[in-house]
Amino acid sequence: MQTKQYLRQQLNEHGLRATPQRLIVLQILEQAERHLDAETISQIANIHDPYISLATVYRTLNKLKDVDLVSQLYFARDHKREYYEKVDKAEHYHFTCLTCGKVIEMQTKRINQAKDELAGEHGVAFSHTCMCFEGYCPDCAPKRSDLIHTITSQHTLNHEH
Amino acid sequence: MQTKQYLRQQLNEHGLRATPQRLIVLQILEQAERHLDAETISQIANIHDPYISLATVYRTLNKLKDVDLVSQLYFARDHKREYYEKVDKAEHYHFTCLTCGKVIEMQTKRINQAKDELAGEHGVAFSHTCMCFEGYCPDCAPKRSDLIHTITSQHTLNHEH
DNA sequence: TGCCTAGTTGCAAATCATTCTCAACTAGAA
DNA sequence: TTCTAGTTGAGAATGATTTGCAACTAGGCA
Repeated sequence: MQTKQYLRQQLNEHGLRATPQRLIVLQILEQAERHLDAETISQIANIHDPYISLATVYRTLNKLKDVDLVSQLYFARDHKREYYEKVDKAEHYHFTCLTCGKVIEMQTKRINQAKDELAGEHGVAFSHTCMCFEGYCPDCAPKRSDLIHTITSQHTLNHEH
Repeated sequence: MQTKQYLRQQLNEHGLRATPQRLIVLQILEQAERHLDAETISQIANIHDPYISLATVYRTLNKLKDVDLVSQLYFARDHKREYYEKVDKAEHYHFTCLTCGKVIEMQTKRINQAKDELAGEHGVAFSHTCMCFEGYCPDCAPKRSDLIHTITSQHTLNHEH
């Protein structure tokens, strides 16, 4: 549980005014156990203060993005809606199951390896990467026969082709 | 240059009716030298037939996506607008320069390696991956001192920090 | 400690890529 | 040639996000 003072400090250190609205939004993101979209953040914020407008939530999220306190991400198959998370977690990527909608967070060093190599190869400097995976989770994949070849390497099923 | 018959065949083989509108859209994508958005495809299509509506272009693109003749992608910083390309190219990823807007296509095996590993690790089956990079291209990166650390590994500049 | 102003807010309206509705049309199987 | 499920054009609808504007306020400065 973060004290209000801690939240205020985070904002000030990044050159943002610590308004009550921003403190609430930041606290929601600190305490979030899953990825939230602006609408949901707005609803939670309204429990604390029913007068925080959705527009302010959006403006706050954009400010927090600008100063890298928060990162914005998309989930596969729903690229219209943005989700947000606090950026103090380890590097990770998101996999969404097309059947049940579950989101699995995955970690790997290969992506950054790839970026390092590509940066060298092309002489570019990366600043941000957007990546999301979609497919079928262990519970849902076996039900899809057309994908069996993809999961057999895992489960050593008998199959032809 | 594809014959109309060839285009028609591609559509029929994928279970799609070969309407004049679809033939035009498919041909535009075949001949495209860069990534096009629906609006641009519609404008080009209207040169061939001024009565093709934007809605039909969208519907056609969605059909082509469904049957994997075309892939849809996003460029960094503009996740609002979708771009399309024919899917006969080798696996590649897109890097967009934040300064000049140039798009660089990059190839690497590491991403698929990562996916293979993650598929094994989590027992999932991947069906689609969305990925885009953003940063600064070789022409623009040197102008940004805050990114020098990222490019020194390439250019062995002297620098402190 | 109060003042001042650049930065913020709430509200409602605007934006804008994409999708949908529906009546008229048509590709292609029979 | 006929028939019908699939397709089209036009315009309206959708819906997440942004914006204009007038009222408010955080926080630096006197």
